[in-house]
Amino acid sequence: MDLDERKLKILQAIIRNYLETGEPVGSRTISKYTDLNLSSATIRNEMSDLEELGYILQPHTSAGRIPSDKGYRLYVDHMMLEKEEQLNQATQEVKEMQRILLEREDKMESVLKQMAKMLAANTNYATMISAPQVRGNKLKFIQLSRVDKHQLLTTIVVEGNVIKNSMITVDEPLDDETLLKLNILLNTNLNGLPIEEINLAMIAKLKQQAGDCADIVAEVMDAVASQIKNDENIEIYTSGANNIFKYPELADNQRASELITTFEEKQLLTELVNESLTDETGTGIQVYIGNETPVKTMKDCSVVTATYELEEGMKGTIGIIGPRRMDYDKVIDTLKTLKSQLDTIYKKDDGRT
Amino acid sequence: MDLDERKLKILQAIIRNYLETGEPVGSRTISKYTDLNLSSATIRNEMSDLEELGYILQPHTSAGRIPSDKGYRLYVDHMMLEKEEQLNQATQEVKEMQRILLEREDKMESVLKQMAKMLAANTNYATMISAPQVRGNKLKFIQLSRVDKHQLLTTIVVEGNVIKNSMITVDEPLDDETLLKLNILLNTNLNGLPIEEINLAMIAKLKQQAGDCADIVAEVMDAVASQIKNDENIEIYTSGANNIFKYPELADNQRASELITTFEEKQLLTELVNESLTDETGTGIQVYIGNETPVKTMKDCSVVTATYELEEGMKGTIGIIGPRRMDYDKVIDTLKTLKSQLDTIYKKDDGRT
DNA sequence: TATTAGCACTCAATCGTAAAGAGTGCTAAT
DNA sequence: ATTAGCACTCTTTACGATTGAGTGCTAATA
Repeated sequence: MDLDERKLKILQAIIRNYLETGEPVGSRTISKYTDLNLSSATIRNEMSDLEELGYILQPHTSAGRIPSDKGYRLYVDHMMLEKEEQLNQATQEVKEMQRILLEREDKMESVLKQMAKMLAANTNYATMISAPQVRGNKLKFIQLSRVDKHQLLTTIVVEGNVIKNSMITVDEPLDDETLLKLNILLNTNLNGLPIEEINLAMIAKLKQQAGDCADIVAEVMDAVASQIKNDENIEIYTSGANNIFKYPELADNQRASELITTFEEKQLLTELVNESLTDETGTGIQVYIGNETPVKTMKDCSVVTATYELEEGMKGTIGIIGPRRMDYDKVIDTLKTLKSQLDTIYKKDDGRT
Repeated sequence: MDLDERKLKILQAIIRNYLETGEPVGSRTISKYTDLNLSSATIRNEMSDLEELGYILQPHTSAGRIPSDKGYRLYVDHMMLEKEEQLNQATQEVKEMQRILLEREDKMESVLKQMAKMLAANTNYATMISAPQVRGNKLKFIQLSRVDKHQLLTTIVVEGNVIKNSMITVDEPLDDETLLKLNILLNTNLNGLPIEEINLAMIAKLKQQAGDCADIVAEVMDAVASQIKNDENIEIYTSGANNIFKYPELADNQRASELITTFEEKQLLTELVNESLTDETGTGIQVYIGNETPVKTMKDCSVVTATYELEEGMKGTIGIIGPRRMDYDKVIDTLKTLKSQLDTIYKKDDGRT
């Protein structure tokens, strides 16, 4: 048995209808809904076939059909190309988002938060955005400054202009000359070095050269190290978690509680980010339907992720999480447009953080 | 009609029982529960009185009684003193928290996040913590550094060692001498100054003295300004929002969705922080029952807040949000202990951020 | 006079049954 | 190959009966 033209059309009709209503769809509905001019009985036969093939399923004996994960997958992979014309609407919405983004403050963090928020408002799904992650992190600038007698400030800048500070308390005040010497020592030895290459041997060498100030060097290196570590738990911003209450199939206490926890403990979302960053399929957009998701608590959801890339190889992930019957067309369009807009926004001004 | 000893005891018994079960409590239950040796009929008469006085109410005609807001208020204000002996348990739990806190990283942010998380885990309520806010913000240190040809880094430290950076892009490379002059100019004029006192006149004067570099001074001042602005939207960390699902009276979709949104848009929680910071009642602990709360979405909840204070007048707020039938004793004890522990932890090491 | 036993009454929750409605699968006719 | 028709299944809704917890009132009691 094969998927002929007509079966495809019927499957498509079933999915479209189910995406809208969230109710199982029956043969009679399809018979009227499509332009195939077939009676419900015929549709029934076809539906029976489609079920046997695994594209749809019945929640119970005398109910209509709903799409299976396999059915959604087919839809997402092959059946969405046809409705190019709607893309305009999504573009429109993203244009609006861009307008607001341009009134942004200069801080990456608030831009990303804003973006997550707007995506959530526009799509009515939950959203997440991971801050761009630099892979091959090189030290660009390092400096010690005296803030007052007993406090030194370390400022570390790595490629991509990510800045990190930390305070060091010293018992003995440092004179200007020593401070200058230390700064020169640190910069000449460390500038341009990938953080990964700073190993124990190098630290030992530095300490030796620093002489009396070995402790201080140690503290500075600690600060650098914590920069690496900090990089491991990626910053993730989420928004619109409350949207899950709009979809009854997700809103029961058990599920809702789990999902809310997942959004709160952003930790768990890193799975999504990693998955999405590694597996590049060309478009940079990936769709996880139901059980395909890497996050177990989302097995009743669908997740669409997009990878965005700023200059200097900084990559991040945008994700949209909703029910299985998500409006894939709109979501994917929106993400595609957003992705390209992000490029243009950030290509213009020079790599500020 | 007055509140005699016996009525108080009965009211207390009703509240205690309701806190545990969450179900309306009947006369027969109380008759057995207390050591008053009274029949249910007598209790009924007393309960009828208590209802008339407004301390308890009936959800419907033939149900037991539940405490009213007035009843809870009486309980919290006057009836909790008696059970000092349980304090041990709370102290124990906080000791455990302290142990984990001491393994902290050196960053305020992660400490606070951790703390919120642990509070939530221990109490089974939702929690929030606001980062300490400095009121009379004085500039302590300001510096421009060259990161590369076209990029300057501004580092600003204000009292309380809050550090802020921002990148400035310049078209014309600056030579070392100019940079040094600028740094001296900025520091001699601005150090020790409360941020509020930096006005337009002062900025104009600085620009004039800077001559060619007026634009750069302008950008630096922008960075300082954004430090102030940033202070307006306080950082708030939350945890345990999912706990609301443990209390059926909060877990219906409507309410849950609103509460979750409130926790996500931490913005709304600033109300709580402000209220709590201003109104000092000596202990620094405040209890909002039901409609007393400053946040409308929490009108079906009770909120307990505590103000903590680090050195240098930095104040923050810890809040616990749960159902009306919250275990006030435990929550208040926990907050009190935590408050004092926080003091000792941070009094020891010198004002690191 | 305060307390208690007893009883009638109220109301929410639960259960079972019936009826309605949506949808299917199958068969026979077209 | 398609369709009309019908029996059947299963969920949803409605409804009434029953149960049980709890109250308020009254009359008896200490």
